[in-house]
Amino acid sequence: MIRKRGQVVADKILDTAERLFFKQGYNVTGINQVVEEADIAKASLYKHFESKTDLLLAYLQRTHERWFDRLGDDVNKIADPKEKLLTLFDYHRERQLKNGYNGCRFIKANDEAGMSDERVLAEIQKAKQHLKDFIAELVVNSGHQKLLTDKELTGLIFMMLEGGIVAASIFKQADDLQSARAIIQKLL
Amino acid sequence: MIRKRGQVVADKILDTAERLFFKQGYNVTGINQVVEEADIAKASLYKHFESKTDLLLAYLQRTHERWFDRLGDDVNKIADPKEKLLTLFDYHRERQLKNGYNGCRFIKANDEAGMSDERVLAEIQKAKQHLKDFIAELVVNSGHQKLLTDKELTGLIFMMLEGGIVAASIFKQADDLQSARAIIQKLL
DNA sequence: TATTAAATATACAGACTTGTATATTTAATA
DNA sequence: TATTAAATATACAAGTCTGTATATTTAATA
Repeated sequence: MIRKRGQVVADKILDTAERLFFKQGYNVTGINQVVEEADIAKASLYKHFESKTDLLLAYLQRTHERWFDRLGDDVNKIADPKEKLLTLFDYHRERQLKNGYNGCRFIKANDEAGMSDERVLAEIQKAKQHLKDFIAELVVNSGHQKLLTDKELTGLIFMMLEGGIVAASIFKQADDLQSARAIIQKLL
Repeated sequence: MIRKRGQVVADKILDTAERLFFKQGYNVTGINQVVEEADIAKASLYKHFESKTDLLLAYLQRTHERWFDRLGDDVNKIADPKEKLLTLFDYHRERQLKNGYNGCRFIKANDEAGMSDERVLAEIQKAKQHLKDFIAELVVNSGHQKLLTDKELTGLIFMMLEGGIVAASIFKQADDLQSARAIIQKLL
């Protein structure tokens, strides 16, 4: 496969934007810093992305795809339908460990730009709804004991994942996510 | 009680900062906008608060106090120990309705400034730990059925509150918080 | 090899950022 | 009423922000 020049540059820009937006935050990361650290020309950035907001959107879209690809890989490795649900917590926990308890890219983007740009909000909603739907399907197929309804269990797991990540990014440890796993295990 | 001039000005500054930091975000709110909308002089702001970060800290501290005062009032009105726990969800839900699903002030501040200023992070951790401790005490006194341990139930409620607020601020509705209440009711 | 598209370097516009400095006016207190 | 502290208006420094413009160099393709 031939790799186009444009691809390489766009990827360098997105890689750098992702790193900086996630670690420092979107609003405190200037275009000039992205340009400098990506080692590309500013005109190239604005040829690939119309504005800083468009760069944020592209970053969110790519994150959405990659995040679910990795999650799907993890879940597919597991046969037991209840274990599939529990691995959601492992996945979240491992990712928090890996990225230094930086929290969730979508929640962060929502808190920084979600209230001022509806395209950004829509992208974040799409990703979170995707997660909810993904959980819902696993719940339906889990054969859980029906102490809670399918809908309740789905909402419970979703909220514990979101709350667990938030707790991780505030307290800088993933104990809550581990505890969440044990709780869900009892309720399955 | 005599009201000092300094008090009035500081309050006007804090009121405006709170409104703007919460609605727009901390990083996109300039000192000049706070000065203009609070209708005070810039020198007055810097006489009361050493820096913009100190203003953020003062805002977080005041929010911490007021938020728990109101919560305490709500909980004290209720006699039944299990209902005390359930009212946590009502409180969170009502506040989300009231402020237009803007999410949590502490989570927002954490995502905007928590990773670059350790004083800000410490203030946020203090508030969230306070909430966790508050829940823990209610759980101990709740006489719940011990399907989960006290510690597990505390963590569960904490995570559902955090996750429920995050969901509210992303999806612009508080259905999850209402569902969370029903779930906890089943587990009590 | 000639043409075309992509990426580059550099400079700049115009607005905004936090924080400081200075001089003046207001209001509370002794 | 005289003194003192608080708040004000205004200007400014030095830097940053997003986005554009221009001219040049690189590399892929026909």
